[in-house]
Amino acid sequence: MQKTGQPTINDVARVAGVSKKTVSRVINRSPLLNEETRKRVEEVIADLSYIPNPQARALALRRNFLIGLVHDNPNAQTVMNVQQGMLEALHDTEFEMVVRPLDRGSATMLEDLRHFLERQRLFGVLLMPPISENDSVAKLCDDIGCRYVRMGSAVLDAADHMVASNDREAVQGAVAYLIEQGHRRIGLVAGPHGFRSARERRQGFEDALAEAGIALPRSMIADGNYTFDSGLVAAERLLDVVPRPTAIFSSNDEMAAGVIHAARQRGLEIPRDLSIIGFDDTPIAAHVWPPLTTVRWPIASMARSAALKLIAGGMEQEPDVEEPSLFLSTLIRRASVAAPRE
Amino acid sequence: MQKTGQPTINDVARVAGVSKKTVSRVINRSPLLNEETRKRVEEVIADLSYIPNPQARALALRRNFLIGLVHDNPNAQTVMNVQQGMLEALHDTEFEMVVRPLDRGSATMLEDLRHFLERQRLFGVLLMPPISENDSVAKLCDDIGCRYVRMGSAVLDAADHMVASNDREAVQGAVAYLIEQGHRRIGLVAGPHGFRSARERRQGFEDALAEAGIALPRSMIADGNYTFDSGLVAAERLLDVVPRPTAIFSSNDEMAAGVIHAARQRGLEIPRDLSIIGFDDTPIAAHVWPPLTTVRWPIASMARSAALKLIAGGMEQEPDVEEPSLFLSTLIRRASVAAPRE
DNA sequence: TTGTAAGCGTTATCAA
DNA sequence: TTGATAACGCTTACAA
Repeated sequence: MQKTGQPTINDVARVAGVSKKTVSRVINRSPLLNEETRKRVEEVIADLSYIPNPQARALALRRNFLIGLVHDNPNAQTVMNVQQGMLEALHDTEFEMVVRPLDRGSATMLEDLRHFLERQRLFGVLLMPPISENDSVAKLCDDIGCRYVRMGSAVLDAADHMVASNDREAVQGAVAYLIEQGHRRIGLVAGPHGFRSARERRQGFEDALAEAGIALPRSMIADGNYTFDSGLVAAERLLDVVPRPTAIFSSNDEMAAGVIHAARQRGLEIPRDLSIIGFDDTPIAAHVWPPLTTVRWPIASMARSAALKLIAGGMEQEPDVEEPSLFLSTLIRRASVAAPRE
Repeated sequence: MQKTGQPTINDVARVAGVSKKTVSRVINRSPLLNEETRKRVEEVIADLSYIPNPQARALALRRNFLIGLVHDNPNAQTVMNVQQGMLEALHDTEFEMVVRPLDRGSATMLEDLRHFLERQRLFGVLLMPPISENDSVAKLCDDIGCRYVRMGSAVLDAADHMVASNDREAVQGAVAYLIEQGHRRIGLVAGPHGFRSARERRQGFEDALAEAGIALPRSMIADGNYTFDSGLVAAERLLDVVPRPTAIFSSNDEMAAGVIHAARQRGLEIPRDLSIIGFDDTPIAAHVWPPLTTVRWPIASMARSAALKLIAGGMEQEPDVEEPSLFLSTLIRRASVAAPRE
């Protein structure tokens, strides 16, 4: 036993009366091993409560047991949900999660990422949107030899590199629900250009109107950038239109909260005078007044699945069950939608 | 140059015509080094754009260049702010941040933490409240030889182990503001037992009333647990009291949002019929209606400072400036407070 | 199926 | 002020 108190592979080997290499084989579940030997070694491992030193393994394997989370500072709640999902998957494994924010606007973004991956020799990374939508980022990971899984609102990559939600269909369903309620003048607060999610959601919105044979005048679309303030401004523009919309779909909850404020400032009562649907089901949705009808996508499950794909891909033995790549969103019906009055 | 493409300390030594150890000394800024030699080696390092391999360093030093963030899943926004602050401090250093949630209710919490710290041989950890309030956690870090800094709402440890906010005084100021506005019947939605922050805030509340010579009947205090729902329930109890309070201080924003809902359900208009103050200044505060007057504590700055303490403590050279240990909160005045009508 | 020897890229020891 | 040599704890050839 070393002076540090932690037993090493040598201690295990000595006590079990085998070589280091044999212990190493046990640790790594090598298939060519006498069942009896394995058992004996495993007992010793348990006895000494030996745990392989990750730093030494990292050095020898030229690969760290760290999973990176690369994100560009979207919504805090979303990031936390992703972290929670990843950590669920990593729990009771040898992996840890290291977090790396990245500025997708920066000219050195790719270089920063390369440095990070190369230095830390990450086992794999989970790429969050909107960075995950950037194909050169994925290519970089590939080139460096770092596993990656992309999270997104549409399928952008092979199944083992992707977990996707069905934003487009989910929004189509949500807007169809407004139409069912009798709404015909429905406004859209769109997300920022360059976000795939914004495109998918807008597409779903247009699909729903088209399917119902409802025309979509340009005045019923206002741009936002996923922030509360942008939602407020966008709503003011939509509510200026005559006749004004009886319902608004906002491409995320935070902007929807802005829409609620704008409506209230004009004395409109929700949902009597205006129905609103958001997207994300962040805590805000349940805490604004009235509680917001919104689309919930299973962020934590997606992240969990992504992390499992990452670590499964690296193990010697194949996983029992394939992790899914497509995740379905659901409409959460709260009090912000009603039939139009007129 | 190795086949991996990354230059090693050997490459540097060879090109510079010195031994590995000398290069190592340059890297670690050893004071006993010929100025000329250092310069030459540094040039070669720059030339080859050599970066020391963190895994090898970790093995040799028996210490990883990882800073842990240990938290028990409080508010998502708070965790994100802490992460942001830490990452600011860690940016452009050799350190990375690894996140570790812990269940403070679990019987194996201390064991879990010990395994984590020992296995990963973390350089240091930042302990978030309420886990940071647990002295045995701090002691464990000490025993293991892992640096730590605790984040809290009161000073619980030596300056190099602590970043604290002044919750008590901040709340006292906030409630004094209500009193200035003319309020005399002020309710408190308290935080959960076992949270130091809850105690501090409650104490500040009581201090303010005492200073103004206002009696505090037991009926004006309702317990909550920092969640929206608990705030709603607590508010219902407070609003049942006759005569009902004209103002409520809620120990955090999320519960304050619950208070707003409860008030609205009774047809009370805010702030005309009821003034409300929260604590934290999370995004919720600005997005509810009416926007919430609340206390903002500088979370990110505190976390940044904590991380700097952590990494400064480990370096050979002392830091230029001592990081502060006490951080002041400020009252953010929004629309949820007005003078009482009566 | 198991063991031996040689790395992985750094730092520590101790002598020069 | 510098350098040779031995750790650090594990894995990967290659042999047996």
